[in-house]
Amino acid sequence: MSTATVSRVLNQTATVLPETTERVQRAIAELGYIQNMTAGSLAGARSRIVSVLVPGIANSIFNEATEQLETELVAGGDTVMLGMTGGKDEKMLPHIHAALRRRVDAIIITGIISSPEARSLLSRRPITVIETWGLPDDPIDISIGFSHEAIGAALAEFARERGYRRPHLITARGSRAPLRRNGFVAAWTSAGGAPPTESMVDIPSRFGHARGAFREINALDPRPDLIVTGSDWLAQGLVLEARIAGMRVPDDLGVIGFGNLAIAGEMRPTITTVDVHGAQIGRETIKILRTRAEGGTVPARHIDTGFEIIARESA
Amino acid sequence: MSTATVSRVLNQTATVLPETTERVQRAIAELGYIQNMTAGSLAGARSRIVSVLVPGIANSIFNEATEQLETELVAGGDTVMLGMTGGKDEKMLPHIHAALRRRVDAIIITGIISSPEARSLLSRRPITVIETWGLPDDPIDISIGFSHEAIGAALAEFARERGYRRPHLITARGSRAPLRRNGFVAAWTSAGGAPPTESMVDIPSRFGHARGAFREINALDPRPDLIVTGSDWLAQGLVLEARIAGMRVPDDLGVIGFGNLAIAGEMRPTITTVDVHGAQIGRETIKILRTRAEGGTVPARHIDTGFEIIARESA
DNA sequence: CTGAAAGCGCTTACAG
DNA sequence: CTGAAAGCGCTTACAG
Repeated sequence: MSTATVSRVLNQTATVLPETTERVQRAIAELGYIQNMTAGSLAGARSRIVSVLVPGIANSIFNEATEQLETELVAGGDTVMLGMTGGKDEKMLPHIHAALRRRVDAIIITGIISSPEARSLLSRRPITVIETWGLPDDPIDISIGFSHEAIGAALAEFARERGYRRPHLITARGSRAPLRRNGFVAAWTSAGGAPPTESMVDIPSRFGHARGAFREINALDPRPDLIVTGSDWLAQGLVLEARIAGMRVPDDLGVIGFGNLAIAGEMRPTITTVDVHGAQIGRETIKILRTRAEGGTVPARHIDTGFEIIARESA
Repeated sequence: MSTATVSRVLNQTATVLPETTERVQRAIAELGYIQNMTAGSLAGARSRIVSVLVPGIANSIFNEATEQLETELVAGGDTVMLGMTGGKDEKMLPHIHAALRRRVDAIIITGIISSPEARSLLSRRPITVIETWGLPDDPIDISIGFSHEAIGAALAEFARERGYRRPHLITARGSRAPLRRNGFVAAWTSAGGAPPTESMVDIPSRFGHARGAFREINALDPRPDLIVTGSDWLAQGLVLEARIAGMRVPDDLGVIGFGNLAIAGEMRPTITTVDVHGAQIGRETIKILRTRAEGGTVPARHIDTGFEIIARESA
């Protein structure tokens, strides 16, 4: 029973006689032996570590999807190394360095890697880099997600169809929300609408922003008849503020969220929002990792998982 | 310039002449060299990997604290390996095995490790194990947190002082919420109160549970005058349901949350809740890790970070 | 202060 | 199908 044989049964990397396998397993059980994956990472071709980079986990509309992705990765035997970027480009580079120091097999980021240093660092290495929840023109490696511009345009169309006249956009100061904003404004104005009124909030787009944002919007003359937000939480807060101000949602004011979190369907009234197929993004991500791990080639660089406007009571 | 010298400047583990240091740094920059921490983990005494185990990140009242802890760890040079237990004991063991396979320096868990296999696995190894957000009688190594029973008792006292007569407890089916429930019931009844009415919800205690829970409570006769919940989200939902039912909070019905998340202070009305000093738990955790890393001994096995009832508008 | 060398615990051709 | 051996890239006594 050499270490090579033990390695082979543990990793199922070659055929081992059933009786040998059993002997190895018995020994493992008796000794309470626990495989050292750090040594395995060093000796083998793969580290089996995956870096997952998210803006954050408090008030992040990605949470439900991130939780599912991480569970899936762990179940598949990978170690996930979590990093929080705060949605800020400058905080991304240190995390990428950290991932590289651990020789991760892949980096999965919620968002886009825009820093030039980071891009060149990654592009010259054989690492799988998956940029999710967006579809940048030139992903480093693979991008899986949806077009923020297309969502903006679809929301403009939705607003027009529902007869709204004065939409107000609340945009988070980040890299992606402005893309939706641009898509909305372009589609809305080109369909003959007057430029929407707008306001900005800090990222992430939170429940707590509602109070200030509502006050600002309520003071507008003429008053908007629809608010398009960047998260279901903010939408939730606005619905509440509107009710407190004595307005009916959606009759006096429509509110649209983003993300289709569970609360969107549970709020009173239920919140009209955009589902971006987070679970599917996760599944596609896993699929690519598996394909690459088995030595396969991934054909497409862009995987558009689409989106859907979930029309509920709030707009 | 041997690899030993490079190691010494990179880890600042011995004094190196300034000029040598500079030569090493120049070479690193020129070559674009990136340290391999996996090899470092194998060769050195510490892996510099910390396992962080949480119930989940979607709808978890630990999120704000977890985010902060993870940021702190990464800033200190550690790699954090995230695992989600779903709050279920049986899902804990695989994560602990995974952590052991990576030879982590420490396991930080939000909750308690109750599985006997897990306990014996960990206790015979020189790993720092920190059980947080609770104070179990016999922690494996260190526990940092607060007494759930004491919180329950304090809430009962709070309810009594405020003149509530018919509290209703909503308890999540988990390992910790029942401890608070027990603390409340014991203190309440021993102060002469009639046993509270009760209901259960699935874990985690979410916004979405509010509708069903409220309906149930509203049908009670006599109707409770206070609802004590297990999360600010559930409290948020109940406040909303009460308003929809035409009740005034807190005049007709008091509502108490748990966790003191940002939304508790932002909700209308603001939510009375329990702050469990999550940031302090994180700081104490980091402190212990640092102490151990420097070879120091940690005196206490239990660190009580206390809690505070934050009295706001909802109760 | 710096270098040569052993060793960390695996994986993976290479033989047999 | 299984084993002996080299090698992954570091860290750490040990010399000097």
